Amino acid sequence: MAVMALRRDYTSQVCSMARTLEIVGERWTLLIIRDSFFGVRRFSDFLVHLGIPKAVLSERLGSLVDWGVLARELGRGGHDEYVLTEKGVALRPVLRALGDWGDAFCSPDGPVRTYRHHDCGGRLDDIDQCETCGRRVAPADILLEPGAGLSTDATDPVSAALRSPHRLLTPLETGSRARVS
Amino acid sequence: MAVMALRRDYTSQVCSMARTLEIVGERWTLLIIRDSFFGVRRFSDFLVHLGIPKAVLSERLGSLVDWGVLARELGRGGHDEYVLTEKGVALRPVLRALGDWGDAFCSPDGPVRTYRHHDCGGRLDDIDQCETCGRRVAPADILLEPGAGLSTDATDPVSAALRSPHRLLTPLETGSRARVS
DNA sequence: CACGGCTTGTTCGTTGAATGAACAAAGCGA
DNA sequence: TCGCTTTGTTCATTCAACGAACAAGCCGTG
Repeated sequence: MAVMALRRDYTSQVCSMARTLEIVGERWTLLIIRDSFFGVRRFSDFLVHLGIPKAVLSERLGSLVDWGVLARELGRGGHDEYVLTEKGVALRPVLRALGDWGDAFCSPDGPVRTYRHHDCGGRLDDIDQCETCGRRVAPADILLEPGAGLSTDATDPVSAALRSPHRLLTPLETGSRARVS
Repeated sequence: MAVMALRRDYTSQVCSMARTLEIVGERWTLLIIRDSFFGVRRFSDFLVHLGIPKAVLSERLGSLVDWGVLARELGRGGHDEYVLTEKGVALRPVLRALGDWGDAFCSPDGPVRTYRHHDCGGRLDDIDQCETCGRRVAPADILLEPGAGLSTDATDPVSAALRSPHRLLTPLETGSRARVS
């Protein structure tokens, strides 16, 4: 899907940062990946949480699958789900760095979210190392908690679900799929 | 300058990552900041190294100055220079993570660039911690070295200067400004 | 001072992507 | 079978990126 238009890319740049931005640097793409870490997997959940045009979401998801960042799998209820691959999970340091910078310079009410080690409850530093047990924690073992800077005026099911502590990468229950098989 | 158009932003997203992408997430912006770390400071050097339209470069530089990521200073020879602020230097983890991911997944010939501690020569790990002396190294003390994956077919003065080891944040000598006052 | 070149932009027409609404196909339960 | 939900596609409009042409300021030189 989505043959990338010529000259809309960074091919003149011989640089690993430019190559990465080629894949994840387009508008909305990193927010899609952020939501994937939060446990969003379904087309309609991305749609309502991001407020993105359907055509753009469809194109971005297709590109990310093509690049091997997301995988399209058959989920419960017969619906397709978009899930981060190992290659996608490896983007965690990028998102963590972006979030930390925003917390430091664009978040007057304090951090929007904080991270803890799911197993021992310890707080995680800027490289996801647990301050209690000292281990470097994999994304699946990170507990995401709402922080002081998180406002409460978003009404969509994804935002509502994220107001409770939630483990990264585990599927969100958004109500549209509350029934379990 | 450059009043940001309504609805072209991520204001619906209450998230520090989205706020960061609001500032640095537009096309070309992170590559401009990357070049700033490499020591590029002048309009014409950004222009030739990035191959970006002048109007876009002008708009991006103005935005970054407005956001406090870059500062516009009077450099040698009476020319203006765009220099990273402390807020801008704090973006180093973002760029480092993007580069590392590209090296890991998009660079079959090996890393494009490597980093060393300028003082002791030790190699730096993924958080710029020196493997020799153990300290976490500030960007100004990082020595950038061309890696195996760096091709040699770019002919502009900035690319040529970057084929030699170079300390981050120190101004590049591009030949156009070789004469010192 | 006049001149010409270099640097640093701005302006403008064209191209291409994002947007939002309307339309469409496929699965599933009643 | 019918209707609803999900997952898209299509289309006209709006906006940004592109590349070339134009322009202002500074500099050294004659």
